[in-house]
Amino acid sequence: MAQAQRGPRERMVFSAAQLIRRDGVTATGMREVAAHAGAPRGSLQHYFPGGKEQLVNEAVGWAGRYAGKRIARFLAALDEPSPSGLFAAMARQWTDEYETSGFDSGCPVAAATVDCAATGAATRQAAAAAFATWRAPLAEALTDMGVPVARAASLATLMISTLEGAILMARAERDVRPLTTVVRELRPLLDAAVDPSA
Amino acid sequence: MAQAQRGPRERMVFSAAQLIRRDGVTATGMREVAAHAGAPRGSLQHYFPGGKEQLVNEAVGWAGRYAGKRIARFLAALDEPSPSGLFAAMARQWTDEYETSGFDSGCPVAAATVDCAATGAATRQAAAAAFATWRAPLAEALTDMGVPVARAASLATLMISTLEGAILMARAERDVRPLTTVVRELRPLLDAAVDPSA
DNA sequence: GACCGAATATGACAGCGGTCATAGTAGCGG
DNA sequence: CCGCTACTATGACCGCTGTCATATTCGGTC
Repeated sequence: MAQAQRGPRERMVFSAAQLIRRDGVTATGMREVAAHAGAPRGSLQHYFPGGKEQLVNEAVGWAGRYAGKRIARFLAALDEPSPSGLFAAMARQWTDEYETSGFDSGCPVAAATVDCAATGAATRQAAAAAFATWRAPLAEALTDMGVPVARAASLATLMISTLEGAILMARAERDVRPLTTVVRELRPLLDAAVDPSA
Repeated sequence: MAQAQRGPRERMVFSAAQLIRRDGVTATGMREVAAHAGAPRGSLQHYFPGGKEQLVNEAVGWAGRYAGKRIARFLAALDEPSPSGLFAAMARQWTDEYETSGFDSGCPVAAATVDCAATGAATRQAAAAAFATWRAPLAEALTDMGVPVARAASLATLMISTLEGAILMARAERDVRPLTTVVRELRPLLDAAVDPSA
């Protein structure tokens, strides 16, 4: 997650996502976001008149778009594309981060879902949209590899679900093995889904 | 999750788990836990001198033991045991709850991980222990079905990861389809893992 | 320079959080 | 009745949070 040095507004959204994925939505304060972004506190109510909810929702949306865009980048980096290779690349992003930077942070969309699904209707919807924004390009990539369209959507759901859960377990255990394990275990299933006649 | 009407201490732990899995750890207050349990506020510092952290950790531990025990019950309810059947039973517990009681609550262990992995060392460890308490009987059940021991542990990790992630997506989208989808997609892989010669 | 909107700076407020301190009650063995 | 322990009750404290209200500064444009 490279820092985009755009305007202060974008920086605050980015910082919010960073803090949310580390501490959760409730434990992340607005003053903290501003400080983390190096932005003036007064800008909060100027750029986000909708308050914390707006900021959180934008952070979640940003995370969804980020995850979606990564799919294309992972795909381009694969020498010979395969569903399992793509899934491995998605997981490797997390193992790399955890091995170099520690297990402090998880997925901001997961954090928003856990903290806001029951009470924050708008944020819950933002999380659902983020998952959709993530899943769509993933399903498309699978079809491009020869997975039947009907199957691709289901497989995308499976891949994201498994990855999210493995991230949770990895953080709890401070060990990347859940991530490497699910990649290994899912490999044959994923590759068996490509229709060779396609 | 039937309510155990034991002493007030147990009720508070149980209520804490309920509230945590709905609103997250940070958003759950101690006064709220006492009120939900119908327990006097003064009992909090008496039964949990370690403060909120102790209460949360016990709630997470309770959840882990609960999940572990459920494995045996699911197993007993299957007419002809199979890995996919067990996984389907695990997922059905969630689809049932979501269809009858709404999508308000998720997994308390996941909530504790999201909210405390970075800052609450003890709680993070409690979450890791809960995952272990959940995974052990699951792996044992798989070996009893004929899955090689080496494979059973990995498969247990895969099943729990996928289930946790599907719970997240289901809550965000307010739709049980992620759960039903991963059950369907994982079925062949799970059943292929049983060694017929065993 | 005057002007005006965007952006920033501060301060205050009301609410709630966990926690501590202290006092009170209930039950029971002596 | 005493004394002791387990439990309950209540109030206060301090820190923090999101939000609002109110200046103040900045950057251009006429």
